[in-house]
Amino acid sequence: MRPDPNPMTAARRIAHIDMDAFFASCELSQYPELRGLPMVVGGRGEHAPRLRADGTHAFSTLAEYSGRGVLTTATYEARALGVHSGMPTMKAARLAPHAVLLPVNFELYRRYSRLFKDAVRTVAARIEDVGIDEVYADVSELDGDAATVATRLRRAVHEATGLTCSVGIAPNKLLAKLSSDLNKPDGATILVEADVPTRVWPLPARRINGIGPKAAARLAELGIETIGELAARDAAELVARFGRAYGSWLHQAAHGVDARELVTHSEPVSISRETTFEHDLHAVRDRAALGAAFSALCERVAADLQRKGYVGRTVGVKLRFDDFTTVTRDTTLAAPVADAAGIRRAAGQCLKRIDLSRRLRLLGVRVSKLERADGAAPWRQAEFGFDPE
DNA sequence: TCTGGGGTCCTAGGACCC
DNA sequence: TCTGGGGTCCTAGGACCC
Repeated sequence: MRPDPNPMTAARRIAHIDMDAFFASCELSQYPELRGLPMVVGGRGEHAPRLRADGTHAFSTLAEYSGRGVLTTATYEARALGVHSGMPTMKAARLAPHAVLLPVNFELYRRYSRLFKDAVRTVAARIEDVGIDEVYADVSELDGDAATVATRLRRAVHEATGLTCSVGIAPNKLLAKLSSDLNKPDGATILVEADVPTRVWPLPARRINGIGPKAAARLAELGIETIGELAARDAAELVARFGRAYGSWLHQAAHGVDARELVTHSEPVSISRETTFEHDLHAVRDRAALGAAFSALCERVAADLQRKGYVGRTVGVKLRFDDFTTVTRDTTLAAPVADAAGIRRAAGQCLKRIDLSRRLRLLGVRVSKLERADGAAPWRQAEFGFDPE
């Protein structure tokens, strides 16, 4: 145990653990014969590997794909061909037609995700879930220097999953997240505050978690490309340009300042389902197909709510038109719902408020203002001050 | 054949209440 | 005739993240 238990004054040490090319790595553990080959994940069921009579698998390639999807992951070999996650699959097919294509298999990834997070928990008890393939862990109180802790984390994850991860250890979440990316894949990076000018400031501003494409473009207009160039600006100037909240956050982030605590428990805010149609649909001409898709979405949201034990008081729809403009409408009910019929009724009222003369590319249904179905009070960290888990 | 799906958080205006 | 200010809820859109 370290001497100072006060979180405000003790030296915090936060680890960010990020699985390497997670979905692709899970797939490689199922199909080791694909190791070393360019491979991407992003297809649908029809691209599942077929078992041949001799016991080997026949795989689809990107050249066989047609549709509107994007890549979910690409192996490092595929990335070398210029494709990356988020890229439209048809575009990737032009760049790497011979890359192996696999459909997404969330059940498999969730299984590996549990193994990964359980392995981290054997090293550090307090963790924050960020997504399926990354967590923060509070390692302030662990024995040993940061490099030793990083090695323990990586070894535990590899032993439990057979997969590699990258680890960053730093005084706060912002710097930990940034540093886990500096030695990827299968590496570790330790960052202390004194390293910020030399190791953080040369990086592009976009690498800060919270600076997205829009903010990066606005910064570039001001001649700010790197984190160091951002750090050199007056807080007052950033506040004037970006508003009080975001401007002062930008200034602090650029200096590596971040006081956020780990969030070790959270309740969902909304549950939604959406689908992009293979071909744009028209509200009148494709009424039957649209109605069927709408009902199916309501049923899936209802099933999700019931499985997770929630009801919701606000029901909404999301539409994306053929020109990619997106609109949402929602309505708050007097009493919460979780059944498909109740959701469909409320969502249908929302649909009536939208001009449907354009063709639709996407339809979504969402339920928010969630409450626990069993009436239990939502778990609140503030009421306890610690995490009983 | 450009642009998935499931989320969170923030902002801003209007309604409504005191 | 003129016209407060704070608080909360609702709604729509947008940025961002994995």
